Amino acid sequence: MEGRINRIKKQLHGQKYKLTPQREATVRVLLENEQDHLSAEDVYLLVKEKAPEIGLATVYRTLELLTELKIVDKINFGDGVARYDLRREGASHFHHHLVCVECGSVDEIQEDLLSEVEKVVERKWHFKVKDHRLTFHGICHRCLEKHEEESRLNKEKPYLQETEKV
Amino acid sequence: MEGRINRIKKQLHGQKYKLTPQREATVRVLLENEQDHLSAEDVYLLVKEKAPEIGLATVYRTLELLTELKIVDKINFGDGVARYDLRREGASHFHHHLVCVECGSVDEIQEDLLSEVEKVVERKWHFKVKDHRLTFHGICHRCLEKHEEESRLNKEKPYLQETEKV
DNA sequence: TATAACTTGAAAATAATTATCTCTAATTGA
DNA sequence: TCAATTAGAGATAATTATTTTCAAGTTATA
Repeated sequence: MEGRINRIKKQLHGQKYKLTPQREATVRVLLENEQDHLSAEDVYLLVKEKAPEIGLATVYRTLELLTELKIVDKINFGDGVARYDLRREGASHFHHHLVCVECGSVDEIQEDLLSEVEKVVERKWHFKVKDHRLTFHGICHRCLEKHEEESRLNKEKPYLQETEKV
Repeated sequence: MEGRINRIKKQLHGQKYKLTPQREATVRVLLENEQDHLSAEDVYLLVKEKAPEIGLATVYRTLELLTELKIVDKINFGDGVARYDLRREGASHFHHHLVCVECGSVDEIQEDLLSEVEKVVERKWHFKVKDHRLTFHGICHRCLEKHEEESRLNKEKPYLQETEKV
């Protein structure tokens, strides 16, 4: 983790920015919650635990700065708030998301699924791809298992599988 | 166009909603601007031309209703406003977008590029895909052509191709 | 026609984000 | 070393998109 912070520090310095205590606290929160997709407000509340005097505006400014430097990605799942997601080190492409429409969970896919698709887009539409955003909406494995469990218990009413319809 | 409106009318009736004059005017605006990605405000201004007494809240309500019925898709390109996009009739999947980072244009891809990828996701992550969102960020064919044009004019300084870097 | 269920427009309310303003601490140049 | 400059900070006001409230229609149907 320290190494990672140091590399981020260097990235900031390279652009004439400083890693102030507030910025460092914010980055630490992001690192400690790497699997989550925190909103600015979420980050603010978590940072406040280690640096109670920080202001919400500072968190917004820091997140904006980190987005600009491509250290984090700002994403939007359509729920009205921007979420911030640490970019994996060395990741050339943006990772993908699986949003569950039942429980609201967001899982990540690190694999690159789109290299073939991108080639098609570049060739066919003459569009130079720099980045992509791919999100699947559907039912996550946890909810699917729950459904299986339920239908096992209710085997006498198998016609109640509303959620399994396509 | 009339046929399409009638089918939408039926879809509404099927869910106990009415196609009021305000709703019809809104749908007409969406049909007439099918290639665009209008924000609620954009729609409001266009609807006002044919129904000046309409209120912004009604436009929001109508767009929400149409989204619920999957007649339009609500999309977000990260510029702070939600945009609304008429779903093609009979389209099982959401179409894709090409966002140009230089000129801001948004083009659409109707082709289904993801059927293979979706199979992988369902198998490997045990996730039942219901819908997807795929957006490429990059340079559109118009801007690429402009660059080619410029570099033809400035052949003496070929090292100035900043924007061509990957 | 009466009644209930929907819809609407205007305005107020809300929520996320950004801008402004002043203050402080760090950096620089003499 | 010390004044001058500046980046970054916190507090708060302002903005902007969107939603809700509410009183007043409108429509369908009993």
